[in-house]
Amino acid sequence: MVTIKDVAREAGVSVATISRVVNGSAAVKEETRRHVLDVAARLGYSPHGAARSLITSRTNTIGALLPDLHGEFFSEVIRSIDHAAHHGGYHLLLSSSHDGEREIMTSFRAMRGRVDGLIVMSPDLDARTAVHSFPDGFPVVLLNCPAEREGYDSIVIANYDGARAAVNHLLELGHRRIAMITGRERNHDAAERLRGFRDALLEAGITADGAVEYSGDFTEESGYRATRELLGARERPTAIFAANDSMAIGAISALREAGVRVPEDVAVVGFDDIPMARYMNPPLTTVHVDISALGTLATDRLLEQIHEETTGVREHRQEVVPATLIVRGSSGSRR
Amino acid sequence: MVTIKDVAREAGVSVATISRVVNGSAAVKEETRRHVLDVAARLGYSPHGAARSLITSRTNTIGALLPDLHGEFFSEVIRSIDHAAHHGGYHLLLSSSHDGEREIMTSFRAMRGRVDGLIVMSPDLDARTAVHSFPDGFPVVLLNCPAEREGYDSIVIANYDGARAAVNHLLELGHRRIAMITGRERNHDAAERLRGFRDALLEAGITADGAVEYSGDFTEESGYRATRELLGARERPTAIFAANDSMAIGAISALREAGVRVPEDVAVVGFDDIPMARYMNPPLTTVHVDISALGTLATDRLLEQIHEETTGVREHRQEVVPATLIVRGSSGSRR
DNA sequence: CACCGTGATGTAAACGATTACTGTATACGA
DNA sequence: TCGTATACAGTAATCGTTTACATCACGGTG
Repeated sequence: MVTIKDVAREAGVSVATISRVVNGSAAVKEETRRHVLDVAARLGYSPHGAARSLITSRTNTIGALLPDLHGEFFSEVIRSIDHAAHHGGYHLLLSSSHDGEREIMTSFRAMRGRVDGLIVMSPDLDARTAVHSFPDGFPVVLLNCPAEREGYDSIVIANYDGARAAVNHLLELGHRRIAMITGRERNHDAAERLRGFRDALLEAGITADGAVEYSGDFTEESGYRATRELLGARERPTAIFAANDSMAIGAISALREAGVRVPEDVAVVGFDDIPMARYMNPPLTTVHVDISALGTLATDRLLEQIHEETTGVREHRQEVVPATLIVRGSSGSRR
Repeated sequence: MVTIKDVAREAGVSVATISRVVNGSAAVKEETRRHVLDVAARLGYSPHGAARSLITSRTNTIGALLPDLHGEFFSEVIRSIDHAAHHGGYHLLLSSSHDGEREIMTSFRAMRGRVDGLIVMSPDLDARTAVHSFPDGFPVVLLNCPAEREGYDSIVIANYDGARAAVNHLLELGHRRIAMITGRERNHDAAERLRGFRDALLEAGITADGAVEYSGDFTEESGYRATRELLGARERPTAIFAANDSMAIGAISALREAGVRVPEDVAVVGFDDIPMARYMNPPLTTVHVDISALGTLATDRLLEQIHEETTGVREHRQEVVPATLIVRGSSGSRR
């Protein structure tokens, strides 16, 4: 590997001059400049990132700690973060597939000194404790973590409102026996969506036996299983609200297999509005979440923090990405 | 930020000892060890990545240079690379949204010293020149770049064979007037798929007026546009082969809008088998590519190279990821 | 002609780790 | 008692940059 010293020797100047030319950080005689550039190009020199960030303590990189997410949602988040980062002149260091506090901290250690800030997405509730152990003043944005007033910027989805809108839609269509396929208990999104489901039904005066809950884990498979179970129940619900689209898709497969018509016999509503939703048959009624806004927002907040030169204490904001009901075919018409 | 020196001072030992404890690189008295660990934890110390990789010249990170790809394909590639990297104990530094030689080189410069190796995906044909300018011996794997015997490991999709299979399928169904919606000319995948299309028709003795080509750019939108154009043609084709699924989806939209039935009036075949394909209505006949195998393979090859301690000259291999026809509803039955 | 500001360059000290080398105490055998 | 092997721990060089400071030549000024 050719270093700045090699270029300096070859060009017959000092390393300082090379650095100045490469960074344009100070005046260098035009003639020298050109010569240095020549030599550098000829030798194929490019500055060593690690060395540079060691001295400047800037990496021009942001890190993202993500759980291993289900399909399209995950991808879309990564992509939007990457886009926003790229746009701001930053690279993206990725670390996915971890749940739980310990793994987040391990990943954080591995990223220390390699990133200028971190986006942490961990719907599982214990992420907060992990983040608390980060050094003070380290730029962090929490994605989809319940962050309340804890001193971090955070971005959350309007899960509760979205779920209520979905359930209210079913109620308006005349459904009185509605099942929900939930996500995992410890998952923040799942918990909020469940809360919305319960509250909406409660307000409508629907009692426990009209509001059945089946547990899933956000995978298509689990939606399928839950629905099979549900089909065996004594009093079959007339509508299913799945905590995400993948499970809704699984549910529809199970229904179709059992010869149950969607939406005539059973209405189905999902959550997320993944791209596939509108291409399904019937097209899936779901709650639209602007996933890429999520990533973009998080990245922008993070870059703000990074650029803020530690200007004392900043108030931390929580931003909410709206979730809006999209009515398509799978919920049917008024019964 | 607390450094190794702070810990050393606080613990009353030298920095060497701290390093030894943290890395377990040499014997340290158990008592000292525990004490150091205590202090380190109390101070919240974690080693500085850049400093570490400066001296060890290892980063435990691989880089990926990707074009801004269309939808699900891109996402799936990233995810599989990330998974494989994570599995091998590596992080992933991402840099997307660049086409062309210049941008690849810029990105490479930015990554120099931050990664131990690079996966370069650039279907656009000029990527090779860029890669050539990388320093000798720098671990690189080319993804979907035509790499022939040029001294790089590379992974490619069996585009040609896949396209032939798709077209032959249409021929067997009795179609004699087949249109292809192509990708951009300079795109390697697109070019190969087009070649397969042409050869298959040629072999079947179909002449130019039975083999029409419309140009697209891999977006749904372009598939839609091309199909509108096609519908206006004098002799309408009875089948459409789109160079990827997104365009096939666009094509189906256009057909449906025009009241043309799929597959009864016009058969449609795509390429890629993105997750959505099987959920469409009718389900899309397409050429399945195991995208995640693509990423996994590339990552594994790269890690091999990295771990190979520069054991002299290694022969470079090109691996081909198979592309297999999946017949679903959109191609219909024999006419 | 002495002085000094200025512009271009060089020198060397960081940055935060790792590690070869050097030391020092202790144990053990002769 | 001495020599020496062993087990720990410290010193300092090193990685490739950036940058404060020093140096130096030159030209203008009084």
